[in-house]
Order: sequence, then C-alpha cells, then structure tokens
Amino acid sequence: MKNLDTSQRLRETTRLLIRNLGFLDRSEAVCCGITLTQCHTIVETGRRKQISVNELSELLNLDKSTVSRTVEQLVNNDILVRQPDLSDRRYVVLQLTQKGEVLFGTIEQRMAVYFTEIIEEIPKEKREQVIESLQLFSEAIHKKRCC
Amino acid sequence: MKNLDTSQRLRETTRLLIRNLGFLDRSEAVCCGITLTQCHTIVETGRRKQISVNELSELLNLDKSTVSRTVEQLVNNDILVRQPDLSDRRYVVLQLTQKGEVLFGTIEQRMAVYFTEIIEEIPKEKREQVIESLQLFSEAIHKKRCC
DNA sequence: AGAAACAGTTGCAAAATACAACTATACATA
DNA sequence: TATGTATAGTTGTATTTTGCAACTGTTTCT
Repeated sequence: MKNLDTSQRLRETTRLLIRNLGFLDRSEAVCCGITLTQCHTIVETGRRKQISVNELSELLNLDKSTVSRTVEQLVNNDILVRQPDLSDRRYVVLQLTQKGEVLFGTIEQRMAVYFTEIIEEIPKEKREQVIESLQLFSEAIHKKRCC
Repeated sequence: MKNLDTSQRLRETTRLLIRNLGFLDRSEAVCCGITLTQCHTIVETGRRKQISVNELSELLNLDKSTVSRTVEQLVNNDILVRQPDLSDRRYVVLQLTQKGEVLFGTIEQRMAVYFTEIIEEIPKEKREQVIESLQLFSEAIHKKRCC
C-alpha cells in the first residue's frame, strides 16, 4: 500500500517534470534559430566528433530517414560535412564544419550557463543528491521500459 | 569552478533522463491506441472532472487551436462531452463520457502499475530522496525558464 | 453604449516524422 | 568465389502534429 502511494507521488512529480523539461529542451534550440532536432544533431555530433546517420537515429530515437533529411539541411547550411566512411562505405562520417563548431560552442556555453543557474536554485547541500537521484530514476525507467 | 563541473554533470544526467522520459511518455499513449496529446487530454480532464480548452492549452503547452481539434476528435469518439459553460458562455465545459472514464481508468491503472515497477527498481532507502530531488529539480527549472 | 479583452473554432500552411521501396556495400558460408 | 542475407543511407509518399491568423460570440470595463 505504501508503494502505491509512493508511486502515485512519483507519477505526479514526473508529470510536472516532463512539462518543465519540455520548456528547457525547446529553449535550447529556439535561442539559436534552429529546430530542436537540428540542435540535438549538432550537439551529438559535436560531442562525438564523428558520428553516422545510424548512430544519430538511435541516439535521437528518430527514423533514419528523418535523420538523413535533417543532416541534409545541416550540410546545406554548412554546419555539417558528410563523407563516406572509407573503412565501411555503407556508412557516412558526419562532422561539424568550422561554422558548425562555432554554433556547437554557442549552444554548449548557453546551456552551461543555464544549468549553472538551475543548480543555483537548488540548495547547496542537496545538489549532489539531486544528480544522484536523477540518475537513479533515469536508470529505473530504462530498465522497465514498458510494452 | 565546482559549480561548473556540477552543472556539467547535471546537464549530462538531464540529457539521458529526457531520452528515457520520452519512452515513458510515449508508452503511456501507445498502449491505449491513442495519440500522446489525446492521452494527456484525457488524463487532465479525468483529474479535474471539468476543464476548458483554454486550461488544457496551458497545461499541455499547446496552441488552443490544436487543443480544440484534439477535443473535437475525442468528442467524435465519444470520449469527451463538450458543453457551453452556462456561467460564462465563452468557455466550454469538457467532461469524460462513461466510455472516457473507462479509458481514463485504464490509463491510470496501467501507469500506476508501471510506476510501481519503476519504484521497485530504486533502492528502498533512496525512494523518498528521489521524489524530493525530482521536485527540487523541476522547481529549479521552472524558476529559471530561460529566454 | 462602445471599446477592449477573452474563449473557442476554423482556414490555411508548415514542420516533423514515419513507412516502404530502393541502392550500394559488406559479410557469411556453402 | 558465388550467392544470399544483413546493414546504412537516400528518396518518394503520406500522415501526423502543430501553429498562426482571421473570425465569431461573449463578457467586462469605462
């Protein structure tokens, strides 16, 4: 019975959290005049330095056709370079251009500032606890993917 | 300097969390053969018993036109009833039909089970901490809505 | 009474995404 | 080595999801 109550509260909290995270996620992109998916693509590419359409597709949980077209846009905007992977020519190697690196840097910095501000809203002594908890929760969801 | 590191870790964790929550959120709807927005609409209506298009629009962070059409679909599927609000005829009063109540119940129960499973993945002694932390985080984001 | 504000609907358009068919490459094995 | 199978990526097509703007009807404020 205790668990039911706890899970109910967790659900409520999650509901709110999802809503707030939605704002956060959107702000990441809107500020830079690109779409959310483009933004995620840039960030993931920037972090790995090299990435394939397929990896992006899994990472972003999008169909590979969607990713392929997003990449196309970014290539046309001189943000990504797309080359065949010489070691396995089925793949393409995606990398940021110089312009892409700049944009990536801007996004990263903006987010760093933003998250610093968020951290400061959390009482000092709770900060580590919050991070740990988010991890625990995240993993718990991951293990229990329903359906 | 410490804060920068902490915020970096928080960002990483959030990134993962968003991904996992995406699965969770989608599973809520997919299981019942309705769209995510329809599902949210049903749940919010079920909780409040009565709700207006406008309230839904704020709650779900969607344009009122989008909500209006979603409601239209649900009315056509005999899940919602839509009546003019007699105390202020600009508003409509939305309520679940009997069929809607059943569906709402199904969703609620499924989610209750699901969240119970998630809770069980989290060590007992950490559960309260996790809920508290999610709240803290959620509020922190809310206070610092950027842009 | 008239103006301003607000809820909801509808026309129109776009943005985002998926599915399926196709191409090119790689790999396994017979 | 030939051939069948698996895989990555692209493209055609369709659907879904959503938002903006214009409009209607209602209320509220002055």
